[in-house]
Amino acid sequence: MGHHTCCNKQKVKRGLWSPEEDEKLIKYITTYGHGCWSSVPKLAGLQRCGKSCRLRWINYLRPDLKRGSFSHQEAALIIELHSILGNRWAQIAKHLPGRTDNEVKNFWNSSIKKKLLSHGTLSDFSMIFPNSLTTTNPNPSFENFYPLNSTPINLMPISTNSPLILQVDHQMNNNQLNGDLNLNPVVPSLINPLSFDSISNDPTWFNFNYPHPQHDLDNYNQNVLKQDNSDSMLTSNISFNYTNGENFMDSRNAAIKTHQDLLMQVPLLPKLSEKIKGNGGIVESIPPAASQQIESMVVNSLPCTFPNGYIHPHYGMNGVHEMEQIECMHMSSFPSSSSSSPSSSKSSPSSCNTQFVMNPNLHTSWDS
DNA sequence: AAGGAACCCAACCGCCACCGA
DNA sequence: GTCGGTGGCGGTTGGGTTCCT
Repeated sequence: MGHHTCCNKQKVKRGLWSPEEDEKLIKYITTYGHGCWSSVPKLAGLQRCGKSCRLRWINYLRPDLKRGSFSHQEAALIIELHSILGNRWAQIAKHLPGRTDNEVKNFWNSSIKKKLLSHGTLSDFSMIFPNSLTTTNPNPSFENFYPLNSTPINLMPISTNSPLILQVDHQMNNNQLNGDLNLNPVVPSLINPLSFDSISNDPTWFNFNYPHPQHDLDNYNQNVLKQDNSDSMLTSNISFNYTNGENFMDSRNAAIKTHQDLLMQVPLLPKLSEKIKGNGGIVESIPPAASQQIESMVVNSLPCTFPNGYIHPHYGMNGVHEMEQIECMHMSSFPSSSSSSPSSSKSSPSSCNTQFVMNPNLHTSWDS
């Protein structure tokens, strides 16, 4: 019942793994690969069933796992994806590099679901995650999201009406065709310079987000528009090397022009509603408005979170070290979630006008 | 300080889909 | 078409840890 044949043939150990067992498994898999999991325990000298070995490797021992608490971006993404995908944790986890379905599931059940249950639904995000913090709050948490209409101080100048982010990934890869929701945009971080007119005078904003005027279109076209067919999460390698000592206004004006130029050239991501396919075709019909919001949220929450727009060429979203250092976040356009019920796997998002941004002075770790 | 409650999360369970014989 | 083996997934559990009184 539920056990695979390999588990029944011999007495297998259950429960927590010892460091010695971990070591054996790591050593074996790094040397030989896992091959057929059912044969792994025997060959690796473990008294475990293959299934247990597989789970241990996937959820804990894999070298590419990102340990530690979830970032705000990840949390927002989980919420959003859950509103689309429901409890399809594996699908959700695919869009969170270094995270496992088990981890996402646990996080949802322990942190997010709890909040949902205590506040109702996500339809009013501000009620679930009220403005509990100021810019100096030392204990950033999930509650650090601000609804835009609450006009907190030092908000990120995000507006869905401004072309904050240009989306250039319009690949339709096999995953998408097989039912995956591909939310892996290749995204340059293009903050609309015009929006800086309305924000605080904090110069760190400029230093963090401003595209450098020397970042010209040639460079852009070479690095950003180049489509990479590899399976890396992020294929863009674009860097705005702003130098602090440069003249602000000159840079600003140049950046505005660059920004406007880029807007004219960069193709847009296909609508999310067009990309979600199931076994028999498109199974999730996302309303255009919700789709737009989801796209915006996803785009804003992924690679553009690197303050200077730099996307690590190797790690992409797995750039753990970079992620840990990000202190500004671009969160906006949270559509509501109607998926307060964990059993709902076919929930459909409804529209919500509340938008959220992160206080840039906060840390990124989920919990302090 | 102690004991119970609440929480977290690694691991297991049960089911399903796929594949090859 | 059927069956066995396997991988994969979501739901659930239970033990360890942290929090609260």
